[in-house]
Amino acid sequence: MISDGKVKYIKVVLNLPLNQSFTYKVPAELSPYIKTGTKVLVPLKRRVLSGFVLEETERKDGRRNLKEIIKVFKDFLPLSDSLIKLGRWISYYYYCSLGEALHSISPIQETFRIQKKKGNEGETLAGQKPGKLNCLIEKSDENIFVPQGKGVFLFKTKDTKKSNLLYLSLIKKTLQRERQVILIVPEINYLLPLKELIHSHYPGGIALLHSRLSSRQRYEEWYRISRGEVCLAIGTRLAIFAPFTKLGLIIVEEEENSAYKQIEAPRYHLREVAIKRGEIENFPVVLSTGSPSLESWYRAKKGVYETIEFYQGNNKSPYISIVDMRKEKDRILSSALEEGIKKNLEENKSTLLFLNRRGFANFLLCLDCGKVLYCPNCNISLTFHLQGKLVCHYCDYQEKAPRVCPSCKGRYFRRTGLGTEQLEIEVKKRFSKAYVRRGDLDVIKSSLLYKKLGSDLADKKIDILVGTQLIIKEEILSHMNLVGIVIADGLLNLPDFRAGEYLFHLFNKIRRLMKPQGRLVIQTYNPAHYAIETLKEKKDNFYRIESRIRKDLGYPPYLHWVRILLEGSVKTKVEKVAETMRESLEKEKTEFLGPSSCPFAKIRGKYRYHMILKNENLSYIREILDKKLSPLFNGIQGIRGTVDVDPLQTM
DNA sequence: AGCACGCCGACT
DNA sequence: GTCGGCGTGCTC
Repeated sequence: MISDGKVKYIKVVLNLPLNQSFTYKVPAELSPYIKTGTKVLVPLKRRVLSGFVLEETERKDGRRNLKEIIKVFKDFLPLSDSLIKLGRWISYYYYCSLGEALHSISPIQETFRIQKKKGNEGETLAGQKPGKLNCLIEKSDENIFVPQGKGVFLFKTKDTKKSNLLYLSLIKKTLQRERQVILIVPEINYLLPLKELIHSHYPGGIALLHSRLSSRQRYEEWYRISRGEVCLAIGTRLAIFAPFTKLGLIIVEEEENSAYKQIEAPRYHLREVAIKRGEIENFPVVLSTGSPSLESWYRAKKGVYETIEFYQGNNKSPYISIVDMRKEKDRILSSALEEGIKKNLEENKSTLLFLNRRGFANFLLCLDCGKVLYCPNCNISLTFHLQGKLVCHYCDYQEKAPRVCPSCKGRYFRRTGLGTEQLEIEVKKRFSKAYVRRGDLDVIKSSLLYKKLGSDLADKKIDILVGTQLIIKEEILSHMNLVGIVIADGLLNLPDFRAGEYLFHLFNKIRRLMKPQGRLVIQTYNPAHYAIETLKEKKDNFYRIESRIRKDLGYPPYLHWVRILLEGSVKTKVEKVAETMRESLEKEKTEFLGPSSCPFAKIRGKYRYHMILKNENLSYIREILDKKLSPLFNGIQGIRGTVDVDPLQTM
């Protein structure tokens, strides 16, 4: 190891919410490994933290003894300039520190010894040569539009098989140009089938990246990618940061899925990061969707995205019936849905009943004093489960259901609000000969049980499946001839302006995934709601109505929203901080909502207040945050303040 | 973020 | 007298 004799100093950013770097001394023997973007281990106070090297620097003035770095992660090529640039953008746009942004780009915490695979190493390398590509997807392959250059392309299809073929063909053509590809999916369950499909056409190595990898597995996948041993990565959100150096394409599957928004810092939206990475590294980004997010529809309309539609061929899709429950006299199942189930049973076909609420009843109401039993930590009604348990669906607090009312000693409770447990019982009563099964978080606690559900459906061992969002999956829905939405209103009446859009996406997804000759029955007390009515209409009617509402009310995408959430265990303290923020904001020229108690006012013992700043121009909001608001909630004891740019959830 | 330092109240 | 509450400030 050659050292130039001069002592080296470096600036390092750490995974802390601090907008500053720290300067360290580099021991001579580590000096050759230090570059911009290198990951290092450093001491800070009494802690040891990992950080990224920003630059070499002169010895910091006025400081006597700088500490030395402890270790260099030598296996990894330093973060590329493009990824650092992406990190800087994330830190700027999503209002987090550069250290936090870079740490989510390269989430390696430990080092492992990489085992060299014996013998088949050459095979792996040969597998990715363009000449060895196995091209089984020729048929309509040639006339598929392949984006070149850069830009964002919104690919609309209604058919998963078709979109899979599309991905294969895009991947193939990009690899032929000796460029690498990242394919992003919203959930882990999408990964394996997709990997198998791609693998059957493409013998080369595929890296799989998702949050359930062990740190060792993640390390190895990152290593293979950074060394150029694979040319294709598929994975969830975090795969967007795969350290490829010759990226040629990113495909985002189901771009409207809200799982793409990260809940913790940095609170980025995958779609935006993908687009930014494409812009920085100069390649096209494909957003794939069956029903685009309003944001994407809006950008496509404005010409920011290029739209490509694949609706040709088999366009059959399930028939939709909307049932007005006001005319059904308090019944759980309308006569239309009941008839449908009967007919389905006679024909030995499967039915799914969707209800977005676990447990037996939403809440217990004391008939004497009218009080409802609440969670002591979350101020949310406790859900009644069979076996006499009361459960909080936010913090999992549990207690035995009391015999008498804690406030008035009354002995009679009403179980109000239908849950899946109760629905299951009602359905069993009504159709006593049918095989009824329930699928929700309480029943399906492992992927094994989930697989069993799928195989039982395939073996026709289930006639009626009752379930929550958990079972809205292709493997389940593809067996269904009839899907009944038991109460659509539960989705619609959320305190969230996107509720209508979520419902629209969810029902469209169900329609896309179930049997095309089947039927979707939607039970609702609000049949004239535009998000429900427009499901039956062709064209973009939903989007036209929704975008007009958003424009009139100053919602995204017309105005940017930035949400500030304040949490603390002393209610008056949180209120006080919120109030000083309001006073400070009233002097500024920007619209804002609140501060107000959040829809979920208390979660896990913390009181929650929030406010929303609105402006066309994010940099104006950033300026107010930096100069006025941050000092009011940052570093205040007993208060946690978080900033969410372009929030999806405001509860 | 975490952690130490420091300054006031109530306790063996 | 000191144990411990949390307000303040710093970490290379």
